[in-house]
Amino acid sequence: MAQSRSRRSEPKAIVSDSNNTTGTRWLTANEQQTWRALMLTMQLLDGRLDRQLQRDAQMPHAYYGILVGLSEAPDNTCRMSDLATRLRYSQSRLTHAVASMERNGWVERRRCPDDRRSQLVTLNAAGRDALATAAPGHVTEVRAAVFDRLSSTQVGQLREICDTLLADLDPSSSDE
Amino acid sequence: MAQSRSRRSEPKAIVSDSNNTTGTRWLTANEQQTWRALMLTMQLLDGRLDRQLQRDAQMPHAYYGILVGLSEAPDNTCRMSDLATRLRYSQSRLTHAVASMERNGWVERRRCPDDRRSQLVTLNAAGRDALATAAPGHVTEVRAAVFDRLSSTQVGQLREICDTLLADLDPSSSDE
DNA sequence: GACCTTTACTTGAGGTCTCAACAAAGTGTA
DNA sequence: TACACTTTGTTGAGACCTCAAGTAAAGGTC
Repeated sequence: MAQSRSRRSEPKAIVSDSNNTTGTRWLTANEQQTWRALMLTMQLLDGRLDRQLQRDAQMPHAYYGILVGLSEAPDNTCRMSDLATRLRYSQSRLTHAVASMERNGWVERRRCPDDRRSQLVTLNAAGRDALATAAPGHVTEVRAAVFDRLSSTQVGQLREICDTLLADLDPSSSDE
Repeated sequence: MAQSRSRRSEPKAIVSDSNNTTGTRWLTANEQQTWRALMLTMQLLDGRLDRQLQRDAQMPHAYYGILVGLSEAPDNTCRMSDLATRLRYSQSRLTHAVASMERNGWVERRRCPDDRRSQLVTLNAAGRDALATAAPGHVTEVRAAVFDRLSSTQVGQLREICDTLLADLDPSSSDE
């Protein structure tokens, strides 16, 4: 079954660099197949989660992450930059997103008394409601798309693989 | 090393649904950790590839995929819908993207003689150049971020995991 | 041939994101 | 105190994407 995929016709070389003038270490056929499978998986998984949340809860996946982040913070409150750091969002992205979520009535902002540069964002009752409404459908989708399909061995392997990649991808992975 | 991550403090329950009135099968602690690691990996990996291509080749990752797709087509030419199907892009997305790439001078379009509804897109010399220029840096990034970090066992596991997920995520995975 | 449905593609509006430029407050140093 | 530097956050422009609505051609079916 996974076999059928390996029997696909080989993609031709991406670029004509037959004498490798650039000195690039190109991907092997096996790596290339894995890479394409990974990119496709990421693209389709992301699209599916986004579409489910947009359809059933009127929010993009990124906003769901913000709701979760706030719901786990003490007092449901967090400084903008702390939230951005935890979620690995750019400050600009978070500013735009929180502004939009404030318009939806899910969060509130106020100046931080200790440091007047900072803003404190708080998840309010409507926001908690929105999260509570969105969560079951989202988790069901995650189960259906991922955890119900993988053996527990595979889940363990996936975890190891992600942790390995994150050691390099995530600058703050060492100090948490 | 991957250990340090497992010792992080447990995230609290996402929603207050203690008697599980929704009947949702929530994620176990282990699944939740894996899920967060996976989401973070996807987010950071995608951002890194996109940033590298934007910086070094003035194109988003999605356009690179289109260039590759065309470069592998006979005559460097493909019908819009065939290309969209192969890349799993929506037709609308592809229309917008190809329009933009045409403005860059990388591709050309003409009516399909057989079926006057269709458009044929062709990768021209400038497009092949753009791809040849972009490819080494991109592949180097892919190696640095992924294949140089994983053991060959892990690459095999990752391939299996993706193929398993794609069987469900990708409607056309069975018939290729 | 007239009609209905399907397929192929485009369009434009609206939303989210990135990037660069900015403002304002804190910190350090002489 | 004055100055430079850093941190925090916002803004607006522009790019990309989605979605819904449209046009136009092709393929049945009667």
